[in-house]
Amino acid sequence: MESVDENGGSRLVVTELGYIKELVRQLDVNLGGCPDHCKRLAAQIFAVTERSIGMIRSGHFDSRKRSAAGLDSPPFSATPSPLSDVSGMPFHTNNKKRKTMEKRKHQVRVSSEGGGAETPVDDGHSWRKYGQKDILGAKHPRGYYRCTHRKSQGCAATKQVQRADEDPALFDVIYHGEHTCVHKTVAAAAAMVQPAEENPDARRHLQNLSTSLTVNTEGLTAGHQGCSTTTSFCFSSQAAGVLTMPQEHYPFSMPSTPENCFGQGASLSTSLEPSPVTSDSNRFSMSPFQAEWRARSEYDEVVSALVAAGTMPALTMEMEEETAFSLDEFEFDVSCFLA
DNA sequence: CAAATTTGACCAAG
DNA sequence: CTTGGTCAAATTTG
Repeated sequence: MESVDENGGSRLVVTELGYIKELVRQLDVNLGGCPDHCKRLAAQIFAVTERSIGMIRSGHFDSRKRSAAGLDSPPFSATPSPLSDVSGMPFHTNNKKRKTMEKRKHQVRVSSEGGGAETPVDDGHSWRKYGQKDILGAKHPRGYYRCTHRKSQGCAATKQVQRADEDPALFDVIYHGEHTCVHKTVAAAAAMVQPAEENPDARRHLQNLSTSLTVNTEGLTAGHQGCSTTTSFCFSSQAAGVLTMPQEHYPFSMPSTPENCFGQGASLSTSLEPSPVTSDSNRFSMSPFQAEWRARSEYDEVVSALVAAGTMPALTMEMEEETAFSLDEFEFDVSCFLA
């Protein structure tokens, strides 16, 4: 079957990371402001990070699934312009599918809340269920959701949630369109932030994280998906505005040495120096597993920043240990610590 | 009471 | 015709 988007895989991760970046930015803006909002943003960052990791781990960002269900699975493919479309234009230069929906869509697999709940982890948006359908060949029905603010703000984002056949604790979530809604709480909180109260370190951490969350997936190969896949996964301290800016070129920089890239104590803040390097030769490759570690370290940065800001208590040794090996085991929600 | 969910009907695509 | 996606009335929830 054809995919809706030839370069879907890399775009999805780029988009996800861009989303994380945007969330971090919002969090940065709101540090010292409304705790509830910070909490929500943190939870959102967690959820999106988990999604991204899921894509990377699967080796083919869009999953393997019942093709009969009409779930497009953009293959992991390499194209020259991995970031060319993150700003949201329709991109069907080829007469691929046309279809009624020009909306972008991407699928992610997420775990349920606490491992065995009825619904996937909160992705930070409010959804309203508008339908449910039994799907041919699937054990579980598919739920259809649209943004709660569809009526009030015309937000066209929708998602479909379906419990995985193999593992009831997992859900396949397909997102359609993008949120154009603005959470009232966000706007209100943003307007009331008192920057003077912020912890400078926390702020710096968040800014660092925000500016570094750009990833190049140009090296992804379409043919071999799985553990052997090597992903060019570069962070850039210069390319900003993944979500909103057209990116014609990326001044890639070698963020850090392999040691602090993959080590448990990976420190982003020390790897942000824009190295005077050229583009291609400076990319470093990493396996999905390594990419996961990298993503994990990014997540850790957010947590550290929150801790530093006093927004959440430090993780205990046990918690750290629990999350030290694989993000698959990452069952806790940041919001727990913010309550 | 409003808002959210459930559920059968409806419709477009293939 | 079958199937997946959406609508909207009925029902439930807070």
